[in-house]
Amino acid sequence: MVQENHSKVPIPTLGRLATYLRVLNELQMLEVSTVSSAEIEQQTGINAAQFRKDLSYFGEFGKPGVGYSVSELQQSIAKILKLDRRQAVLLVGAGNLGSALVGYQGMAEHRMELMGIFDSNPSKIGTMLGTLRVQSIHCLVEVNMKLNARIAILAVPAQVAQSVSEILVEAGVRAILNFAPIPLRLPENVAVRNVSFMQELAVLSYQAAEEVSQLSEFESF
Amino acid sequence: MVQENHSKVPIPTLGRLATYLRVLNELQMLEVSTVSSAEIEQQTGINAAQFRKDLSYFGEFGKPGVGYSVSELQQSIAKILKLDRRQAVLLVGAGNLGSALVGYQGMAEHRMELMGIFDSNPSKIGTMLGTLRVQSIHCLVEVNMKLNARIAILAVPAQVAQSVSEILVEAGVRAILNFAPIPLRLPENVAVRNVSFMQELAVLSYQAAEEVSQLSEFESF
DNA sequence: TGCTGTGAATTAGTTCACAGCG
DNA sequence: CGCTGTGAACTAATTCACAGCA
Repeated sequence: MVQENHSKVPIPTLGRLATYLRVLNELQMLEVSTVSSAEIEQQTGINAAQFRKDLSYFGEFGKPGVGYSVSELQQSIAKILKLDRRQAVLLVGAGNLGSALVGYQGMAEHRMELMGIFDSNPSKIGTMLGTLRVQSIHCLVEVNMKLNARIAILAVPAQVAQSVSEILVEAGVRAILNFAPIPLRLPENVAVRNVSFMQELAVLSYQAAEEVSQLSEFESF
Repeated sequence: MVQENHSKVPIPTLGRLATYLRVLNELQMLEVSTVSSAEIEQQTGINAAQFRKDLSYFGEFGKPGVGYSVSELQQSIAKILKLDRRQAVLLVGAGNLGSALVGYQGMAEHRMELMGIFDSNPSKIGTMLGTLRVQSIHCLVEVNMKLNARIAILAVPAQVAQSVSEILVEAGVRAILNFAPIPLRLPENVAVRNVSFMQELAVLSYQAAEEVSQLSEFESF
């Protein structure tokens, strides 16, 4: 499981790159040809120096006094993120969350294509989700010999997340977006990103209260 | 929009607190009465020193040589996160993602209760989602005068996210979990957490490729 | 002895500020 | 000039390492 940054690129930088890419796509639709770091800050809320620093990890993409070519930068970032060509993605877990992700158009925008959906629940297997038929998890390894997806979304209950993730690794998956609230123990050459709504809501619960207490502190003057 | 840490508690600490709380709930069900930081590390993958440091921002909860009382620590953390009593939560956007969140049991486990669902789409308004009826967004301010929810989940398209978020603030919401891929511009006393699947997938896309290149580097010997 | 709590050291990430190019 | 690219300064977060209590 990749935790350390083997290379020297900060992980938050990679996330922001995806944001820049989305904005560049939009600008290209609006036929804007050039953009400055200050305009990117305006659009994204990300500090202009941060934007320039993020790009500096990968090379020089702008022209001093002018800015960046929208189309060139768009292509450069897509290439960095390996989103310059279709990426096959697997989904395991056809529950509420899995179904919602099938309809998520952000993936198509970034050329990630859901190519296989798997579940262990017999009542789900065989049903259609979008254009894909839900397959048995037992077929996963075999099916991915053809698909060759390296990225998977894991949206299964916590109890089975570890064992399913091991099947994914066996099937050749190198990167997993994990929605289960448990840490996956996997070989270190497999990248894992955990998404936890509960963590986010807990932070907000604390912060919502924090603000109130600050207000009442203020009001007490 | 709260970005800065007004107090000195790191935001990642708050997220991890939610993880500890979940594990403590489980231990309590198993009737385990005492736990050490090393055992927490075992369960969560979070470094034992990190766990102790996280707690140290809020007080002293353990006994040297013994560990922590599961039930006491559970209550203490719940109190810190304001999850020691029911928290009302609003959901705006009854699309795929919103529907999936309705079925998410992690919320109930942490005493967060979805109390109102809103949408602007006339074909959605009036339909049932779980036990709740989807209401018009125009009723939001009025409805929340009774509910008094301070936390909301924003699962609407990017184009309307800013204006809907302003309605939430007008209705008294102080904390927003934002699934729209745009930065919300809101008063600084409103906390916002952004969730972006695309960012996570982009990071993974990069890392999946990175690992491959490392492997091939290795194979080339 | 076995654990916690925590300053100190370290590592990671962000922002500044400015040299230098177009 | 107006912008980029980037070392240097700063701020944030993690991990170490150990003193001290039960």
